[in-house]
Amino acid sequence: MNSVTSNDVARLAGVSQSAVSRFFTPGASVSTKTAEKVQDAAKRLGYRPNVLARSLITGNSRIIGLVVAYLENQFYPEALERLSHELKKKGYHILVFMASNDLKETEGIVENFIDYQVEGIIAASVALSQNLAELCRRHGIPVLLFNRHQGSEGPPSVTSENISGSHAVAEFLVRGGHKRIAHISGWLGSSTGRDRENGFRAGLASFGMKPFACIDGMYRRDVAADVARALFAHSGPRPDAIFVGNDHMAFAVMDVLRCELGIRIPEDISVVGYDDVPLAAWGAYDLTTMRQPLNRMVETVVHDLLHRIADPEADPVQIRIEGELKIRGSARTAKERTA
Amino acid sequence: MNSVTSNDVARLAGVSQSAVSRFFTPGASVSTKTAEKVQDAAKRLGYRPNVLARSLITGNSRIIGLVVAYLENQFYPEALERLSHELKKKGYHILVFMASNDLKETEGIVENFIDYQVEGIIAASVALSQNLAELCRRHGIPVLLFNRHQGSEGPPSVTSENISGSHAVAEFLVRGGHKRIAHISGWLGSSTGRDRENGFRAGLASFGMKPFACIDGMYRRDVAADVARALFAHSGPRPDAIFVGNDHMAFAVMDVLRCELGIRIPEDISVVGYDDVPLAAWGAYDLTTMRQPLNRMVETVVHDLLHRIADPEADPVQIRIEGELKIRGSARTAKERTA
DNA sequence: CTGAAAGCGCTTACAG
DNA sequence: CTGAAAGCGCTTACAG
Repeated sequence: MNSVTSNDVARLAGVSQSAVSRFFTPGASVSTKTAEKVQDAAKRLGYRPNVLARSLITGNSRIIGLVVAYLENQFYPEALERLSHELKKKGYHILVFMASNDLKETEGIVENFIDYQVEGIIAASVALSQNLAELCRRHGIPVLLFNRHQGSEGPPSVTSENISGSHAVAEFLVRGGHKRIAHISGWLGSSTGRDRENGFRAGLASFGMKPFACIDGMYRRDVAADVARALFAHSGPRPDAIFVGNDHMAFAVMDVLRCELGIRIPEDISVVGYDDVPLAAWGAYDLTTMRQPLNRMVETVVHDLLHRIADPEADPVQIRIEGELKIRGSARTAKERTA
Repeated sequence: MNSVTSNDVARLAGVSQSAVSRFFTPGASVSTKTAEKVQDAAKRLGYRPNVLARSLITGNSRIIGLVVAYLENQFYPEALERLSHELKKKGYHILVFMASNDLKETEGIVENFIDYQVEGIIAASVALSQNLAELCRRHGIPVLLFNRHQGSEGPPSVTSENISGSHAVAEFLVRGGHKRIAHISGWLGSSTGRDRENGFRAGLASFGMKPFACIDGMYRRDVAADVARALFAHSGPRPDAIFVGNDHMAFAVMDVLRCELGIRIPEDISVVGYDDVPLAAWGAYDLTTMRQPLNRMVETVVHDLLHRIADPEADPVQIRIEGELKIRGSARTAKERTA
């Protein structure tokens, strides 16, 4: 049953094993006659070259390691799907690992990738320790950060323009007439969480304003929901708008406001998210949000990774791609204000 | 930079290459002294065994091929995540491919898996042609269907009890006092879609009832939404309940009913889904749904696959796991009816 | 164009 | 316990 080898094919075809190998090597020189014989024999035996053996000798596994986390946030399944398609187009395959925020675990993952001779690594929403980055460098494996960065000293990265994006959200909310704008941030242990908070603060500051409140939502539904409850669990002044660090948390916030507290959106309060995952456009949420251009981010990360595989000396770059505010029904706009 | 080999380590440690290999083989016999020398040298050089080379000789790649589709349906990212964890526990890694319903494409995927010497294949929500199943058999690669089956002649499979589950949904709706119960089915080209429809019809029949309507929603949001619109785009009698073939479509149906048509759920109409994805419990939907026991399905599929890898002669089985109705707020219950 | 041969990095009997 | 040697299935100069 199992493995038919090039030797088996060679024997049946009456040619050398080298000839068989050449037939399966694009661009190698085989005569029409030999090619036919090999093809017939291969077909009869159901032969397919063993890619692992090939990798061993060529040094190219055509495997990319992908670390991904937060799969309950719709942004990542979508990213995974597009990364998969984009890499397949280029003839690469994906070895996936789920990560948590546990650095220890991430270490094990990277070591696994090295063991499997992956040609490159994409780390989606995961930071890499100095040690790990160094480990990959020593093994000559390029790493790209997706939706995270670690500064100019860190590995190359592809993110959206989180700072200016959040700046724009702040502007949008101020122009919408909001006076008490709170922020439930993404995890402040992540660059994306910090960048969005900083951009948001800067945006408000440009109007001489400060956040009504600013609390870490940890990218978690339960935490974001608790924060939302806390913001309204007193008789003092309440926010009239909340900018949430990503859509995934924004949905939790909207659920709490509407279903638990009976607060209307956007009549009583405006909510704005970040990402523009498909769910944001669904009727139940209709969420105004800063879009992350996933398609372009994916194309860029794949392009840059393959570039780096081909040329390991390429300068590490931090690529930021501009987003776009998708205005839907969850936040009052300047127009509605004057109308 | 790149590859440090066992030979490099042997040279530095002053032992044979075999000794190095043995050190990295659990259970092989190495003296403490040799072990120390090897460990030191390996550490200094940053050596890690090349798994691809090992696979070549042992014949065990420790890679499982996973085909997955419909990632926009939250059920699948969750399945992927749990499969990944479960397989990692057992020392396996996942090579993923996204599939569409395009059989031609699936063919290419399976061939890729064979090329990479995967030890087994899990096909989530994808059917395998006779040819493909035969191809895998010839290569000695066990295949398991997840959330689909292809009858007793097809590959082994793990699904939930779709027929009795839908039967129970029908009962639940009838007891809730509903008289005109429609069904928007899953794709009838899939066993799961057909089983759920059949179970549902049988359930109604046990009360002497028939479906008010029964239309294929293709597992697609847009199709399900159109079907929902069509059910109400006339002045004749309308359904008082809709059983939707999975949660993913049910959300689309609810969006159309509430946001486009102004129909209240459950006051005007009851909606029931299938799967119990996390979203179903979110405040915005609060969907009554037949739960698929994902955890047990995943454990079962992994367990059975590894069993089959160890013993290729194992009888193919069709495993069905019982679900449980999660009653939430989207459907009128018998109690509310009498209350 | 073609075949014999070396070698990719490893594991595993085998003899000592 | 240890090393020399064969071999996993392939690619790739090399000589013809």
